[in-house]
Amino acid sequence: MSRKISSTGIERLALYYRYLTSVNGSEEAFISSEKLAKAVEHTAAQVRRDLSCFGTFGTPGRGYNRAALEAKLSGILGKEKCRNVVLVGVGNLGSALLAYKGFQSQCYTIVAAFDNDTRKIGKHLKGLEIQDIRKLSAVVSQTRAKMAIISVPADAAQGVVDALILAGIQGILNFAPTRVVVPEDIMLQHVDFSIKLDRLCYELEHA
Amino acid sequence: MSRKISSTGIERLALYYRYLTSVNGSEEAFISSEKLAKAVEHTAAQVRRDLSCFGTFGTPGRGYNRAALEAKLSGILGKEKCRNVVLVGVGNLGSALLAYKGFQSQCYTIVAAFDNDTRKIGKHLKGLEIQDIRKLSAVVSQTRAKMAIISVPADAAQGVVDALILAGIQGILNFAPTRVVVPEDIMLQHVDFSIKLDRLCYELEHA
DNA sequence: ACCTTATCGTGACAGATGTCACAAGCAGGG
DNA sequence: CCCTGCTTGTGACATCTGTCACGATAAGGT
Ligand SMILES: NC(=O)c1ccc[n+]([C@@H]2O[C@H](COP(=O)([O-])OP(=O)(O)OC[C@H]3O[C@@H](n4cnc5c(N)ncnc54)[C@H](O)[C@@H]3O)[C@@H](O)[C@H]2O)c1
Ligand SMILES: NC(=O)c1ccc[n+]([C@@H]2O[C@H](COP(=O)([O-])OP(=O)(O)OC[C@H]3O[C@@H](n4cnc5c(N)ncnc54)[C@H](O)[C@@H]3O)[C@@H](O)[C@H]2O)c1
Repeated sequence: MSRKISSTGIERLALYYRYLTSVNGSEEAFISSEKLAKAVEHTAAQVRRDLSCFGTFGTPGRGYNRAALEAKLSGILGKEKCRNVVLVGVGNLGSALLAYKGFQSQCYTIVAAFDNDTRKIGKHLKGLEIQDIRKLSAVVSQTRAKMAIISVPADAAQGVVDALILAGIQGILNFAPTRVVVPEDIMLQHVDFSIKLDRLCYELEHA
Repeated sequence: MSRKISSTGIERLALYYRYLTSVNGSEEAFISSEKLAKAVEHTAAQVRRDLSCFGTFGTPGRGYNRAALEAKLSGILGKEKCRNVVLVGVGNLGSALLAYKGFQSQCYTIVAAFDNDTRKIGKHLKGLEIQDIRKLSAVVSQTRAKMAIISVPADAAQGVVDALILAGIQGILNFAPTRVVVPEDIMLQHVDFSIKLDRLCYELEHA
């Protein structure tokens, strides 16, 4: 309970959680920081430090109770409360995201998809109707979604973000390769492939 | 020249570069750290510090020469030498990546695509033939590609990574939601959407 | 009841990263 | 030619993040 979690620590918590949920059954009831660390490629001390930020629920000599830890992590991450997600921009990437079953297994469900291309609106994809972006506000309040994923072209991103915020969205995952500005109380994360490629490139160069 | 660049600093350099290349023409010949910082949402001091790690090429009172800075950044990131990239796993996500024009504009070209599904092998997508994964080694040496992107299912990731390394690939961008192990001299980057969603979720919870 | 063994939780340290503030330096005008 | 104004580059400082080492503690056997 001693220290505030670091910002990358939060992503490690998510990794721990994913590891726990991925190994299904037929496992020991307890897992040590050492084993957990191995599984996600970090150090045992790091794991303990991260977890200790949220109380003390390991038992010396045994490790952490898997089920309890899983539940605790789910609570910390707040996964129960954020299941519904909306998607804006059903192009190449958006379609892949809609098809992705990995979100499901992590408790997230894309409950609505939007676009502004009249040729796409009304079509069905993976059991979801692509809706007119102008219905955003109504659908967001109806589904009570708090998070949105945007995969629209870079120059449309800021406009879409503004609309999402007006509609009541509080957290946005942005795939467009551009920085957007949001009020302080809105959470924003970027996923930026080409920056990662650049970084890889740099590291190759300066090996 | 005073300090080593931080690891996140490298990603900022890539952002600076992208900003410079995105604003085309009709701009002042010089740009100040202040303006550059605004454009990528960082501080001016941060920009200067990052750039100063690679020598001194700003002029007091004026700022940085755009063209020179762009060239310098390209050199630092090593973009000239890493244009050819191969892709493994042409599913939902892989297809979107193949279609993505943004890599092109950042100097990267996907020169070959591989899969192990016999129904996909031989098909053409965006002017590229999907090839048998068993031809990996031959094609990699022929194209002299140093980087690879993998978008295969999580349980196939490690195998594919091993094959890529055998084939001579030195940097890998991994989209599979799993940690893979590589020798120390191989560079690896993960792009992990659902972890980012989890993080968003956490931040919503603990606003 | 006590001892052994394994593992946790955490204070103290080390290292990495970011911020501030200001002397130094170039450009352009009078 | 010097003065003014702006912007850089960087030492010193502050903060954040990760590592180490070890005392504390629970479980299980003897
Ligand atoms: N395709 C990839 O692999 C990839 C990779 C990295 C980043 N990205 C980024 O993701 C974003 C989407 O990429 P894509 O390849 O799917 O592009 P795309 O052009 O295929 O899809 C964009 C979609 O957004 C819709 N759209 C445009 N403006 C809109 C608006 N104002 N409101 C609602 N919908 C709108 C378009 O109709 C289209 O369906 C882009 O910013 C791209 O740079 C894509
Ligand atoms: N689709 C998404 O939006 C999305 C989002 C996040 C992460 N991911 C991850 O990206 C990866 C790909 O996702 P997807 O939706 O495209 O899956 P997919 O099943 O549509 O595509 C996977 C492709 O990989 C091929 N493949 C399987 N094993 C292979 C092997 N050993 N060698 C070569 N090719 C092989 C398959 O034939 C298939 O074409 C997965 O790990 C997924 O978890 C996808």
